[in-house]
Amino acid sequence: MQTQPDNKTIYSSGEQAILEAAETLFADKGFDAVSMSAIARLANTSKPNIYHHFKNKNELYLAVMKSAVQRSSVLLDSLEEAPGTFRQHLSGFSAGQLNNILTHNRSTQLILRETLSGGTQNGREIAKHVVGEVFSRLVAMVRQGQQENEFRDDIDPALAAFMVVAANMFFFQASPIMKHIPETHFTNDAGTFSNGVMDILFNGVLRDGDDK
Amino acid sequence: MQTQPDNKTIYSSGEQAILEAAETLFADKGFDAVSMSAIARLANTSKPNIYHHFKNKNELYLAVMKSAVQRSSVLLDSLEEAPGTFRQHLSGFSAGQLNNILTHNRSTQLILRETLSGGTQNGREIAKHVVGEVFSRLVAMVRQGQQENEFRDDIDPALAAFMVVAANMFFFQASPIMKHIPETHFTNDAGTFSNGVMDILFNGVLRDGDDK
DNA sequence: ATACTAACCGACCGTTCGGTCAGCTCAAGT
DNA sequence: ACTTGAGCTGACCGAACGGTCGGTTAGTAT
Repeated sequence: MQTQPDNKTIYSSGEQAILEAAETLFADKGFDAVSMSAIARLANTSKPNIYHHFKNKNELYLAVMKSAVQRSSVLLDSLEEAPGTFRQHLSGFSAGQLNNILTHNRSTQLILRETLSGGTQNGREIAKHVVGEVFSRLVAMVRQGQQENEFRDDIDPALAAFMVVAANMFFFQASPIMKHIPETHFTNDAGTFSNGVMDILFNGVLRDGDDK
Repeated sequence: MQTQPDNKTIYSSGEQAILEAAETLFADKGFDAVSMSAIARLANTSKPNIYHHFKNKNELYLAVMKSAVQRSSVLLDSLEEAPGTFRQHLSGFSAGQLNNILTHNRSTQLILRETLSGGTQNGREIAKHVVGEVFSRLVAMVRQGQQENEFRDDIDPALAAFMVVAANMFFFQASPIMKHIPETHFTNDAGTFSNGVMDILFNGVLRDGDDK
């Protein structure tokens, strides 16, 4: 394992296999439910070899988290600048983030899991960093929209941003159980879900003409 | 352990102590990270005594979930009927559910954990049942609001209900890490959070007069 | 050829896991 | 007085855990 000057860590092929196996298992069983032997088996290698590459189970877990975050935080940069109204910006960003979440579902599951665990302080720091990043971008967007008089200025921009993130995260997290609830048609199509969410967020559910 | 005719299970004092200890530990470490010995220690009893009351670790876990659900699903019933507009109904129900979540935080954490775990199919059934219940009540409320022409009829009622649940759940789940993000003022006060959420949900973030 | 090293492995360590067993205590039923 | 059964326990089990040991490859620099 070597660290490059630009702070991106690069892994050899053997380490990659271990990391991928570990990510898969950690994501859907959690830290404690996964044994080093199981990781070794899935990575087609031996347990001592894992310890050759990583100091212990905890450091392997942190390495997995770190590489997951690295992959996750790439896609958003392209959406920052682009012409259009702020509601278009916001919609695009939200849809992009949802798409990002869904394509990197193992990483996302890892991070969500971290928000619940009373476990490692270190993993929680990483989770905070990840959701914090998309969160403050969203806040900035809403705030700009307010300054341009496109959005109401009597709402808390952090709250609006929060609701975007909450909708996306909960969509990801709850969809396996929502699929079995008959009333929900939207769980199969992230696009219509995203559109619907933004419609409600922008226009509200009240009929026009009601008191506000 | 005895089951009464009305299907509520009742526990002796010793069993109660075990259940509470188990709930606490399961909630903040997860199933696999908690050992029977640890539960026995916290419950001031011995490991074999746990096995005297519960068949095995899995059944203890299910018993914990069941009792947690039992306690959680009481508070909502009182909010069903009451005079007022549907937006008042919806606001009240949402605030009630959030309050419910926050007071029974160990149970909530258990259930949320279950939505992530690729583990027991049985626990997932329980989680589905719990969120499904509040979810369909919300859907019914929105639908009624639409029939009374109070809400827009071109929105998906399931989607609106989903956003209420998502906001509340994510508020609970993310607040430990949101607290450390400077822009969020609302994380300390569930009341203002709830009001803000409903305001956005009802009226939207767009300024009046914009195209809809 | 030699020396060195990263990558890798079988066998094993101490410890802890979930779970069992034989037996204790003590209040209630007869 | 005696039985019974629920509540409870210390001692113990095989299995699996995280982690280490000594040693083997295979490539590479000298």
